[in-house]
Amino acid sequence: MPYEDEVYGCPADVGLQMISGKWKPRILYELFQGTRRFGELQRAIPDVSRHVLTVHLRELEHGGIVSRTVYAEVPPKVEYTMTEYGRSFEPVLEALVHLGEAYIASRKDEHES
Amino acid sequence: MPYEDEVYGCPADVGLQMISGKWKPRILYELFQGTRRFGELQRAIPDVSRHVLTVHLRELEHGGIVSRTVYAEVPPKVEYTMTEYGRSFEPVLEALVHLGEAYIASRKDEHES
DNA sequence: CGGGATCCAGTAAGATACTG
DNA sequence: CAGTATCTTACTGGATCCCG
Repeated sequence: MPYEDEVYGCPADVGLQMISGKWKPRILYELFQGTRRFGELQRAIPDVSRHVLTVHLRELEHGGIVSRTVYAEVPPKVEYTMTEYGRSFEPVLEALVHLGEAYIASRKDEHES
Repeated sequence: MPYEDEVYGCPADVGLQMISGKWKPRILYELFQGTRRFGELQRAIPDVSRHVLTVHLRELEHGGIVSRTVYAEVPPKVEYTMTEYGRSFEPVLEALVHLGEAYIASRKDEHES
């Protein structure tokens, strides 16, 4: 299904899929604050497995949201940094946080009523 | 896993899951433009099956994004309308469209280079 | 240290048939 | 018209083991 610029939904899906993934919002939150090494991300997000963290970072890299820098050292060192394009997702994620909080708050109100 | 307001990722996930689903962006696009009947949505988005359309609409309704109105007529008539809360997702979806288009444009540039 | 390869479970989505 | 029920398939994420 190639891109049709007359269809609204397709480009929205493209943008959505880039940040869709169980741990991507948390990964992005870390990287919005600065460059992180693989192990730092693992410690910051303890519930994600190495495998899934690797897969998500590869997807973010492929989408041009983060850049991956490998240092040819022993032991290996890999750093992940937000690209300029990736930073343009920050307001979107912030908006989703607010909307998610609004939903949570409304559900709590219902429950207490 | 209950809500912890110190964790950034959780509320972002809540907001994200509300608009995540293969056809939700297109459904929302239709409903941003006005109230639609079930059949109108089906004709506007021909590739979605009745089943999946029903499931997605139920999820949107449960999330408080759309409201569902059933008219006790024969033949049956059901209308879906964006709620005020749902309208607050419009700028987010628009931003995702722009970011998706930017990605598509960058990939095209690569391909032509 | 930062992965890759493989296998498995859970969920989302498509196809089809039936209903008030 | 607007669903529901059931089955099947595809994809996502988790667990484990191996590698430069």
